[in-house]
Amino acid sequence: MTPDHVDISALKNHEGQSVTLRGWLYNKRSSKGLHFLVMRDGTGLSQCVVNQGEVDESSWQAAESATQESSIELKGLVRADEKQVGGYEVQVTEMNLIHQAEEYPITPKEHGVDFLMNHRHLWLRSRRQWAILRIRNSVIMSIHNFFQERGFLQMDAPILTGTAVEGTSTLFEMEYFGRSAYLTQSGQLHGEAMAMAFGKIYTFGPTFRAEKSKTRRHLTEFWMIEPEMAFYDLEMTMQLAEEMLSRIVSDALANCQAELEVLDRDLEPLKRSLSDYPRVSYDEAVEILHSEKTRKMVEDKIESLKSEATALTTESAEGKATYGQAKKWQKRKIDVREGEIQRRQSEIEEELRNLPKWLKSAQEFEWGNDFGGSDETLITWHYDRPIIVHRFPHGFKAFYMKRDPEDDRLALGMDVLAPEGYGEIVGGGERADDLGFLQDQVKKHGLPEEAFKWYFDLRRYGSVQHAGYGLGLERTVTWICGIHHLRETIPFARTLDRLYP
RNA sequence: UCCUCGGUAGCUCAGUGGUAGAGCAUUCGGCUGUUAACCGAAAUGUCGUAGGUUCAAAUCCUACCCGGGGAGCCA
Repeated sequence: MTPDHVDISALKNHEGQSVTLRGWLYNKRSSKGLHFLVMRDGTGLSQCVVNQGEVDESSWQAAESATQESSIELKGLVRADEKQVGGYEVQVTEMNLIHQAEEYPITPKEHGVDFLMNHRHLWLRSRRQWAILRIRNSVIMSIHNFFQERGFLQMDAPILTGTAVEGTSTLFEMEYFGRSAYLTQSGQLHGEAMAMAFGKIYTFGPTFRAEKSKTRRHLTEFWMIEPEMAFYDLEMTMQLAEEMLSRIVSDALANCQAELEVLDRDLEPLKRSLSDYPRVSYDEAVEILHSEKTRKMVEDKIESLKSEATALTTESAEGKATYGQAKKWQKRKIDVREGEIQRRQSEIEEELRNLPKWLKSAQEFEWGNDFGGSDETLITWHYDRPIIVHRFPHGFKAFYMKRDPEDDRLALGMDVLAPEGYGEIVGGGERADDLGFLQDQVKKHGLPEEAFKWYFDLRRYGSVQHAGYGLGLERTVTWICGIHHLRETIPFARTLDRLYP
């Protein structure tokens, strides 16, 4: 091993120099006397060319026998080449095979989700996962920097708790020295205690929900960031959430260009999400659901999906017509495209089945109900950036929410809904600060008063106006990446029926 | 828990009652600038499991198992 090796991401600083790279073989293309090795080292990809005429026999043999994901070490001359991945190419002068990989299960071809999830420990090495998880890192750093720069202290809430916070969600129960304990579903109540001690804090940790949700927006174990601030009202909290999300987006755009490029992310919606998030009251949101404009939007969407489906059918028929005379590589292209067409068509079919139901549920929406997933989606269609919905009927909100002094039917809650159909990424609001009210609410929600004794103390000793919210890390990363499913945004996803690997 | 789609080679899939298929991966051969490289050849199967219908089942029926998507609930 040489101590002077260079990261692929740093090749730009070594143009014209000889460097040593260490990593794994990502892909190999060969012709007589020549191997094109695409190497990865975690920081990036680089094509390394081994020319039989320019290396010794042992280096040539190493290149000959290296299989996909074999670990390798090589030395070579760095040269700029616009056409190559990463913009640089390495002309190899020496190569050493560290470990010859067995036949690698993940080939440079398509794979199904189940197979990839079963090989998650290896799937992490793929380029798309590289991009997504590096963006996750960027989002995490943005959050820490944002809060630290504003004087927030990072504090940890306990993961093991004795009771449910909101009483609604299902908790993971475990045996705890002869009694029951639960994995936390929110650090908020403890966050409030820490805010009363330190002013402004945020927790950053794992959260567990035993809900039997099998959707692209749910994990049983996910990471939540929960700021909690003394002397904050609802408006200040909405402003804070907007500035935080804006910071996350702006950092990702600045620092993750290559990653977003790999994901083929449309940057325009992100650029629009840098400021001016509309504030939409629950009342206004209900009006939107009932509006003629929403009806028109859904009908237009149905029309455009129908014409897209027709176009795809035509394209598929053309593909089949030319298939007979096509060359082998053309056939393969047609096959790949046909697969895409079929997937898109089944998506369209599902949307066409759903949209009339969505419209019906929106038009019949009754004041006082909580928004369903489809209602949220329809509301966000009216805007081109994240929106903040606020002041909900208290009926479906948590017991600790403060009532709106101007309308007792409402709670001072707020949700941030991400655009492009990504939905709720933040939920929070102003907390009730009156002891009597809170005790009353705990009773009304049928919660065990004993468990909340310490929480009531926060309203006994210097109670102040305060507020906070929870940000779902994986949902946020999913939105920034513009990907379909949040299971790719965490290294090892835990879902309803997946604990492996 | 409910609705819906699926399970065929290591992987992705085609095959709707009559001898089990293609591409990729693997192995071998060819090619000195490839970009999911290409060209040629070889090898690869408990058709999810159990039962049933039939001269004959991957294909039809029943039950079960596993997975995807969605609903409810939520970040």
